[in-house]
Amino acid sequence: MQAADEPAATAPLERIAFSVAGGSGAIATLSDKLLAARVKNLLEGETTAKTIHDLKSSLHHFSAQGIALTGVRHDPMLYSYLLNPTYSSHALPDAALRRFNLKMSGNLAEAADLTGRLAAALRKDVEDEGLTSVYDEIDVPLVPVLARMEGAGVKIDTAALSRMSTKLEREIEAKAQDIYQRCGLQFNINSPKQLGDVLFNKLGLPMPVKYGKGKKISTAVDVLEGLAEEHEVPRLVLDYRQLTKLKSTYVDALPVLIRNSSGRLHTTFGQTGTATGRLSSTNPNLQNIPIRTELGREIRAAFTAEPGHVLLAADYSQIELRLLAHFSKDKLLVEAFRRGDDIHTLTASQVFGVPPLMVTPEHRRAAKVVNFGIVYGLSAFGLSQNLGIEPSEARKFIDAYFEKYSGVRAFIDATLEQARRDGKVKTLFGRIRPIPDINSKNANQRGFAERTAVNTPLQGTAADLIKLAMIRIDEEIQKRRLKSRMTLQVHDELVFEVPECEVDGMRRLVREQMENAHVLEVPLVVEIGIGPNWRDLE
DNA sequence: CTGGAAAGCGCC
DNA sequence: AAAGGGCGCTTTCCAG
Repeated sequence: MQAADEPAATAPLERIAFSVAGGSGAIATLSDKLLAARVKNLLEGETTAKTIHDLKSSLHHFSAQGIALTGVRHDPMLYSYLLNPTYSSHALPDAALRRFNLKMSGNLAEAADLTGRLAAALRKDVEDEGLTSVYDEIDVPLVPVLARMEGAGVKIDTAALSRMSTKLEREIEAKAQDIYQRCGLQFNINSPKQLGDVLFNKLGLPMPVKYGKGKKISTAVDVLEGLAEEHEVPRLVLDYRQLTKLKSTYVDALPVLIRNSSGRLHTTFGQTGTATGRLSSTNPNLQNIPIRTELGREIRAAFTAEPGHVLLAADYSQIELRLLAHFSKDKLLVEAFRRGDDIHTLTASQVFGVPPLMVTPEHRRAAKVVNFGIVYGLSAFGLSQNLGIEPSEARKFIDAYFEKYSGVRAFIDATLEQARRDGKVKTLFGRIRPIPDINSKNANQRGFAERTAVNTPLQGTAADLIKLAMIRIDEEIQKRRLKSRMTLQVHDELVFEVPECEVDGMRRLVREQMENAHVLEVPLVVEIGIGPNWRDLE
């Protein structure tokens, strides 16, 4: 769309605001003042459709001018997303093409017109699909919450990252030289093609069978892990990969994205970007900040609070397994969560046939893989790969699991049956995801569809629950005029920046709202950490 | 020179 | 034959 070139005077102000809000990128071409005036006009006018989705990042500006986003009721992007969240884009031209089979010209007035007509048509569809309450009670109320979170941003310690960058630079160079030395030549370690050539042709390491023919040679983690026993280079490459990955993706990239006006990092949350109802995060993605390795935790420690403040992070404990318990009503699982048992230890005890007190750490680790695997639809082959055991042995574990957790088996079967019948699955709150391949004759496609059908209600309900908690917590923060700010959401975790004096109140408020889901068969448990940075939370 | 696909990998 | 659900970012590589 060419908003900047369009003579604004030719279209009514109200209609221009429509097109701006319709997801076109036109916002960037308008001055804030002009935009605010147009939105004000839009909101005060008698209109059939009002959209806000793409305006959320400017919300702080509007509220500063006393313009409330009340009366906003219709957003074509959110409607389109709810009707079928699997499309990659819900922008106006894409949604209009799908709903009306209409190719947009780029004319501003046309865009404005279509935004209104699309909203009306999609609204009807949403009502017919029973999605009204998800729209009214979850996705729309969440918009201003996300706007405030994006506006608040998060502080990062650039000096610490700068020091890390210098140090990593040296370590990467040393690691590269070591690899060159041992391989007897210099090459681009970052190039899988060149690396594969060196490992398998020059060094003569065994090519994993499944990658030998037809498919390309793989140098992925699991392959290099397997080769690490044969030769020292694969391990060095894995080290090198970790260092370069973390340096380029986080240590060097994040400081560049700090906003001048705030000195902070501001992500953009995508509300229409996932097939399950989860949020996404871009520019930067703050939902994949490292934590697993020591170096990763060092990076995470660079996420800090302002002086006089602390970070408060609240995590749902095992939310997807709890939802599995809820949906399946499996006796063993439900009772375990009600008692507050360690679920991985219970599964280890059940699957390996030993008393809970006799469960070893290895048992528990394997059981953890099994528990998560169930949620994701893991196969015997996948489990065997993961645990380094025979597929036949993995099959026994899986069979033993379903033997003990018979309710889970029944839930999976019922979910698949429903998916085959309706061609879609639902979350607890009625959010839908079409599963078109569920009856496919292609076993591969059907397999994917079946795993998706089982996972989506769990992942999607977890997403709904945390969205609801976010709405309620934000409401309380606003109502009580607290200084605390919600800053990040990482799927089952919320992060707040809290003044020292509000810590106790926020701890109670956040726990209360996140655990508030009395409709479930099992309690939701939230673990809260508080500290000076995102790493050192206690 | 740019856009996009593919590989790889960070998180939940 | 494939083999674990959901994302976004960086790099390489190649076509246009």
